[in-house]
Amino acid sequence: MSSSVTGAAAGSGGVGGFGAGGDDGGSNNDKRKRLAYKRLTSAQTAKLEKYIIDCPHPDEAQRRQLAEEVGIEPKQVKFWFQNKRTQIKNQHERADNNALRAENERIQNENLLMREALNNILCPFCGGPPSTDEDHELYVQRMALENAHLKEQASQNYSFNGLTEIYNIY
Amino acid sequence: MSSSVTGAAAGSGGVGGFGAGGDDGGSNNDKRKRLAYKRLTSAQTAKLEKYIIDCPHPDEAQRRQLAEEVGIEPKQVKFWFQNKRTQIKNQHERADNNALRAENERIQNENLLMREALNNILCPFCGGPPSTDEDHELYVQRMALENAHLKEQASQNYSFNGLTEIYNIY
DNA sequence: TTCTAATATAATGCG
DNA sequence: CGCATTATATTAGT
Repeated sequence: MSSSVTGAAAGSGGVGGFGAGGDDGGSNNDKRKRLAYKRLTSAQTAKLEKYIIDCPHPDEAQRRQLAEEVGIEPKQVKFWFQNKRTQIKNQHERADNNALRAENERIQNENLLMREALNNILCPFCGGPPSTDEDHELYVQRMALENAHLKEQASQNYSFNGLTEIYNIY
Repeated sequence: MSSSVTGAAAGSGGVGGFGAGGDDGGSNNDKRKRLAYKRLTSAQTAKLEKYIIDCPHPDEAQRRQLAEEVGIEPKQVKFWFQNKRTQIKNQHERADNNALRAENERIQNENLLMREALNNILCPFCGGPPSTDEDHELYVQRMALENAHLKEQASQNYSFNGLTEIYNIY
């Protein structure tokens, strides 16, 4: 659709066709197109993408050579690298986003489990909150001290240690 | 061969500002090729941005009217809305990403604290894992029983309860 | 200052 | 239309 008014953009007069017509790949290209806007062939894109891996920031000389090698104008090479860098950046951002979401879910699950675990810990003595509570801790410590003192008294008053018996009751 | 841009760098700054009346006709006489790419004035952008708030998806009729009102081609209006929508979308995505990062960090901290809390809960008696452990619970119960037995024995052997003293030591 | 990388925006074509 | 891509213009940084 769209009222393709192709004329408008062409004012520049052809932008000097890149005579790239006979590309090696020989892929596609059957529609009539004389516009300044031209899509790169898959072969050209492949070369550029292969190049950008080792050298994301080619200088002008490198760009010129690459332009000749690929068959496009140095200007286009410059544009291509600029746009490609932003594209890669966006892709990274998107990947990070996904990773973050996954990590978030994992951590949230862990969080829930730990919350539950903390809530399920109840003191066998006071039946109250766990030892993170100061009062409870005091309570337990008193109990321990009481126990120790009782043991001591018991051992002082009796010549034998009756605790063994107690331990083995169960 | 370098496509050095000898263009006037004067553009920086105000960009001319209003351009109220007839800017459209291309008062710009460029000796070079006339580019299809033309930047909108801030006033035009302002109108479009104001419009998109209430109506992000104008139909063709609305676009035509808006085009006349703003002083650009309907086609450009269409482009502008398309590009603007994706831009807004990307901005939202970025914001979400940041929010996610913050949330993630918050939860991580909370998890760390909970982990620490769980690890710090040690039985004052056996020094082992907390009451979620079956063996530990048994151990604590035995201790409680032992304590009770010792108390009983103590009260049997002495006419007074010496525990009060113990409790008040601290 | 000039240069260029990064960015924002305009415009094209495809599915 | 949404989306990716190509191209141009402007801003920022060394």
